[in-house]
Amino acid sequence: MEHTLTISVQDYLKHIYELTENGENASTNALAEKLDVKPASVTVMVQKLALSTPALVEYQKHQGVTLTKEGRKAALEVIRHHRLLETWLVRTLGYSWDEVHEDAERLEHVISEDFERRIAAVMGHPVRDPHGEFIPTAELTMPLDDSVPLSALRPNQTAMLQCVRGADAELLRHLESLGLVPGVHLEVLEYSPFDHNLMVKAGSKSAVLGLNVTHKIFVEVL
Amino acid sequence: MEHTLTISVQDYLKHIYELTENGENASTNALAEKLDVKPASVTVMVQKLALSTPALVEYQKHQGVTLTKEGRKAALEVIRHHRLLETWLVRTLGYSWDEVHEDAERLEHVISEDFERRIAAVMGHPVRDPHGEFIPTAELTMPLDDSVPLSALRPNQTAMLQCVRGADAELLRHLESLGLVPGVHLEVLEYSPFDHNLMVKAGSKSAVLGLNVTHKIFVEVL
DNA sequence: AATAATAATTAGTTCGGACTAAATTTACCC
DNA sequence: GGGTAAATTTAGTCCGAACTAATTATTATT
Ligand SMILES: [Mn+2]
Ligand SMILES: [Mn+2]
Ligand SMILES: [Mn+2]
Ligand SMILES: [Mn+2]
Repeated sequence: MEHTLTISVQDYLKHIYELTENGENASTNALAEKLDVKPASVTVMVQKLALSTPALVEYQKHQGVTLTKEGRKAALEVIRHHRLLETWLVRTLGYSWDEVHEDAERLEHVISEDFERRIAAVMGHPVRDPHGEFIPTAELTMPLDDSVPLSALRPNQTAMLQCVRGADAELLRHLESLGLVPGVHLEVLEYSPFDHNLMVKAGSKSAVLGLNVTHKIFVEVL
Repeated sequence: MEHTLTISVQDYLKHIYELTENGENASTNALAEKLDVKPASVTVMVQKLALSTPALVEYQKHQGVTLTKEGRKAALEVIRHHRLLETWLVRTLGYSWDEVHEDAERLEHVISEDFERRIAAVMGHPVRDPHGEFIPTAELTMPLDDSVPLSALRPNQTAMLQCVRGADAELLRHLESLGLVPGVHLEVLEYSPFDHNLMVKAGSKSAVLGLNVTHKIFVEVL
């Protein structure tokens, strides 16, 4: 274990991880968008990360980046911090799932490994964060995720909601008000083929959700 | 409220506060020492802080610095964070008093006001940190401290230990092993006028302490 | 009061990480 | 296959905050 990576580098790696989860390379523009930084800045940083020893990303001009083994470990470390922190803010300080992100975003870079171990232990080594996302293990491996986006379901299918990914605070509050939280059982009632809206029922409530929403919700089909 | 002081600035202000508690100005060299930075860097930073609007320090060449009202508030905010965090790491995550400093040192700069309120509330608004130091109030005032250094006591005086200030981890562990922790009652048994050693008894244990140690321990005389 | 020692300041560099503006690829379309 | 639009990269600048080396002030000593 070499250098302690800067906060900036940690954030780059984390977002590259997220953008490459689908198997594709992370593009300069997408990365710039996520990091709230100009594309020119991304290019420069990504070149540095590719040239560092050990290299943290694989990069060739105009082709975007992927993480190397080292880069991936570093990313998972940050993501583990982030998700453990979110879990712990919710469980012990009464944050709600729409309030935790910002604080975790800054804390993730400054907690020690000791702190990480302690909160993990105090919480009994949780497997998922408040949004239902897997928390990377202490050994920095990511559990295999076999959930599918809600947008893939059709009427009469039932499923259990596993996680909500990439939703802002407002959407999270809305989903909660509909009972659409991790663990809930839901049923698809209707599908509109033209706009891809789904009518979904959870508990006593039901609502029509657009593709915008249904592709941020991941479920396990029952 | 032009918050968003950099971490560096926050650390400067905190250490200036501590160096000026005795009423004196903080010297360039003393600050450099505390901040683990070269004196030249301190001079430059201190000039910037004096020139900013609002000014955070009062400075004139070769005379050292003091905090302005604004600088003092900012310093107390950081110190409140630090001490609340220490308290909370000890109470909820099982840190011991010699382990908390480093983590609190980094976390103090990144927690939100919301986070601060939450941990304060969860702990019932503690007044002192694990070392017995006063925690600045939410309104950023510092309680009046009427304790005196243990070094000022003489044989047959008894006192209650209030706080240990400026001790490193090793000394803290040593003091704990002697039962010298906040709240304990102690008695001075002997005094050596030449080296200023004190023989001190707390509970069943007693030990001879040098000036080095006795001026880091603050007590209330009974 | 002159000088030596110590403290503090200035000047000039460096480094990380952002930015803008300009140049260059790549992608798409007719 | 040329021509434009979009994506990306390069070049040059800036800012905060540190550093070293050189200079100046303050203080202590004789
Ligand atoms: Mn972050
Ligand atoms: Mn999450
Ligand atoms: Mn600090
Ligand atoms: Mn303390």
